[in-house]
Amino acid sequence: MDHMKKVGSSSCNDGVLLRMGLNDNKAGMQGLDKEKINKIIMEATKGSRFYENELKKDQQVNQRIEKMMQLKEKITTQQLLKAQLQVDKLVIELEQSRNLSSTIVHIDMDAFYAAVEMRDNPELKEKPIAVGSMSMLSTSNYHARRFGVRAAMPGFIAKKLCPHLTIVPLNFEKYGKVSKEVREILTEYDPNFMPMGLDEAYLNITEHLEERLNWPEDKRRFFFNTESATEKDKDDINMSAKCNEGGYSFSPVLFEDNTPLMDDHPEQRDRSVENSVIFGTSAEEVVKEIRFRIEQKTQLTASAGIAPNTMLAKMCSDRNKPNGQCRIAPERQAVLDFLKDLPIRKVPGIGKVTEKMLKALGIVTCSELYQQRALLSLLFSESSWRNFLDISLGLGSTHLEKDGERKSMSTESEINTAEDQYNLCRELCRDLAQELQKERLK
DNA sequence: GCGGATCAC
DNA sequence: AATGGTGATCCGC
Repeated sequence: MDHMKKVGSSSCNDGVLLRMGLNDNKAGMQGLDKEKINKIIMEATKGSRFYENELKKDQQVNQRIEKMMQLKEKITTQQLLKAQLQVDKLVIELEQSRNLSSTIVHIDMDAFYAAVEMRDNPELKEKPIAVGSMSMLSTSNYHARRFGVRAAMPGFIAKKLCPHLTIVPLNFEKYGKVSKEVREILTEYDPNFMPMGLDEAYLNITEHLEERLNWPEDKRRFFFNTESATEKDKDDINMSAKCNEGGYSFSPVLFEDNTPLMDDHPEQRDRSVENSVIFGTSAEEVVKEIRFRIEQKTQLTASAGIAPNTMLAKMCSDRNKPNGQCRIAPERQAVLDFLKDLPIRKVPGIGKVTEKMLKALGIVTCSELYQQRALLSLLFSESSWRNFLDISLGLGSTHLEKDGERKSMSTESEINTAEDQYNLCRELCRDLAQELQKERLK
């Protein structure tokens, strides 16, 4: 069979659509009229400089694919078998070093910029809106996504898809302020949490979970912010606006342990037991608590993923978006079940180009990525195919690297401070504990 | 090393 | 009329 020319022939239209057309693999974009949307996008884009440039880039990708397919043709059964043996040896090693002992959380604010703008201007609440300019949109609310309007789309095209779209200009100062409020909560669960931009973060809550087991209920009790409007009955705009300003100063106090609260603020009396929730000690409960506190403090919702490593946690947080959460249990089989039919495009690090290259090899899902591991080891660079292998096994970082910390630690000259020695010892102990745990599980 | 490509926010 | 700005990483030269 000769598939070589198939790539070339699809380059005239299909390929460009893949590059410029609608990406519906994001939250809130299922089941819309893709044909119609793509037609509008193509009409607006054809003939532009941008279009010519995209065409050129697409052809470069096609050339890469063609080169890869030629390489593939030359591979003998013998080579493939040998590669299979080598890769499978590595698989066993990787499998042995699989570490399921960390609990990693990925927090993702829902349609962040758009949600902030809607919160601060309730007139926008029922409308399709996007944040950005006529040239470029940063994000859109879920209403607008029904029209195919999404992040990274120019506003003038979005207007064609959705003539009633309201475009709100960016206000980074405001988003930064809200982001800071969220981070104040996150840092309580992991002081080393890792922010990714303004609206996302990874947390390692392994330690928090241990400590939390001994906590009394009162330390896990949180109060509804009765002054702030909740989703359902948010009629009073002034009220919520006022709470915005005021909430900033009183929120932190709310959660402090031993402060006498009621005295100088009589209106806080409604912080009685019936206005509170107690969260449990499991990872799910911790994340529910985090999301609850974020919403009480900012009136914005977040989605979250819980998993044994960052890659899985990130994909998990996407699953029940918006305003949902999802957990992958720390078991090998649970990880593999999650990956089974997952399209590789959902994996962080796999973008449009890699997706297209792998598709040319008949690989769309993570299972297929695993199936073709031997072939991939012959067609891609070492770091690439090893990354593919990690992905298909569900392996990823189990700790959050603090920027630079690793590097300075490994240089001998810097290993002298007491703090470094302490940290090093701490890490060694943790590694040892993990080893022991693995031994016991055998 | 450096520039180009890819990817993510 | 109009299709981001930036940083990180990897690859090939």
